[in-house]
Amino acid sequence: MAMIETLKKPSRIQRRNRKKILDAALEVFSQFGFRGATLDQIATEAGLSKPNILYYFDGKEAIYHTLLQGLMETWLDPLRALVHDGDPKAELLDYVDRKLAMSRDFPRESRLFANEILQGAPLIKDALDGELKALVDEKAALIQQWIKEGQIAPIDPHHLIFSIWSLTQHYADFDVQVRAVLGAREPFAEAGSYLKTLFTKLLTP
Amino acid sequence: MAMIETLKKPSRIQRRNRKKILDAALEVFSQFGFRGATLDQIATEAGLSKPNILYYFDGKEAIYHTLLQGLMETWLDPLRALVHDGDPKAELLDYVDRKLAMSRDFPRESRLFANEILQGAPLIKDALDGELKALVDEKAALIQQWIKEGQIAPIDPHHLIFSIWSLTQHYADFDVQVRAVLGAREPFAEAGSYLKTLFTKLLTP
DNA sequence: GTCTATAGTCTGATAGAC
DNA sequence: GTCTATCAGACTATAGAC
Repeated sequence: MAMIETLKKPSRIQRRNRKKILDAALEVFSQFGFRGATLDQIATEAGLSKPNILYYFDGKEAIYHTLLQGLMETWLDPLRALVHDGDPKAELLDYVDRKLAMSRDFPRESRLFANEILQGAPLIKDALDGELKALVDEKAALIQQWIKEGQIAPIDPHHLIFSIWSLTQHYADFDVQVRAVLGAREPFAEAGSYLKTLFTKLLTP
Repeated sequence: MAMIETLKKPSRIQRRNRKKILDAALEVFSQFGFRGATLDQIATEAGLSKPNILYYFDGKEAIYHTLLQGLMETWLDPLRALVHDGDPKAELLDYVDRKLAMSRDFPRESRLFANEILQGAPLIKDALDGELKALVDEKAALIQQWIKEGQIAPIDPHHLIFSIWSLTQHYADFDVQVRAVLGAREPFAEAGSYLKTLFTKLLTP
């Protein structure tokens, strides 16, 4: 049995190897999806042998599962940080900024999610129906309140959140296409000011 | 050699079977990507035997290639239809409508594209750099002209086009997530009026 | 044109030496 | 903990009967 499963505290090497494997898996799964990825690719990318990969994880699915679970935690943090604190419009613009920064700094994570959703979210369907829906409903209610108070323009809160997701994640998920069209221009710098303009106009009453 | 490769005109049965295969392949490829899909799945979905599939096409890659090539043609039609003819703002809103309709009526096609781009567009990279970029540049110039004439608000034309793509395709590509969050609400009907509001506000000078 | 049978390859996972 | 060797199953594709 792998030591990982015991209660013993993992050694420095173990933590480092697990991290190497998860990083390699992120690279491969985000590009090919769960079914399209192979353990060989992950092993090569991680610089470890295939059996060694399976010493640390109980199989291909376990790696994917671990990756997705750990990611789900941090992926929604920017939305959780959206609170009633100061100027609502500035709050929402900050949220857009945080999401765009995640697309820029963690494009593989974004693509991993995109792949999972695209395939019907077989593994995280429950989290979507439960945790995600609850969080979005909560924040939508907050936005609705701001609208009622006349602090931002009237607009459907749920679809507003979808807009922020789709517009920011597009620059990570469709990176190849964006760069093909823009040529030498720098996508993320431009997107920053573009999206600020867009949402300012949209949210101003 | 398969008759398909000869110059003989394909029979009614052949055309029907090719169509069945391509439709089944669209279903499978759009969900699992090229590498994640299997001929078995496609054959089952098409109601044909695996060898029979390979009688009509020269292999898995040939099916995928045919599918993507045929799709590329029609996928950009809505953008091609964007011309200087009447009210610019109405023209752009019509474009949004047409794109949203494609997401609603051809979600599998949208997801097939998303999968291909997500994986780095190995097969259509050339088309992105050539045909797509040329078309987008052309339409961006048209939009820039409208801005110069003061008919729509000043905004980066390339990113405006990206916005239309991402906002409309989101409802097809992330359908599972959208429905999970919205519950019983109807995504596409709501998106129609939401996006009309959004782009009207964005484009009004 | 369509089938069964199967070749040849790839993939996830295990055994066992060190 | 890490390796080589290897198995069983799944996969693409072909051969050949009908």
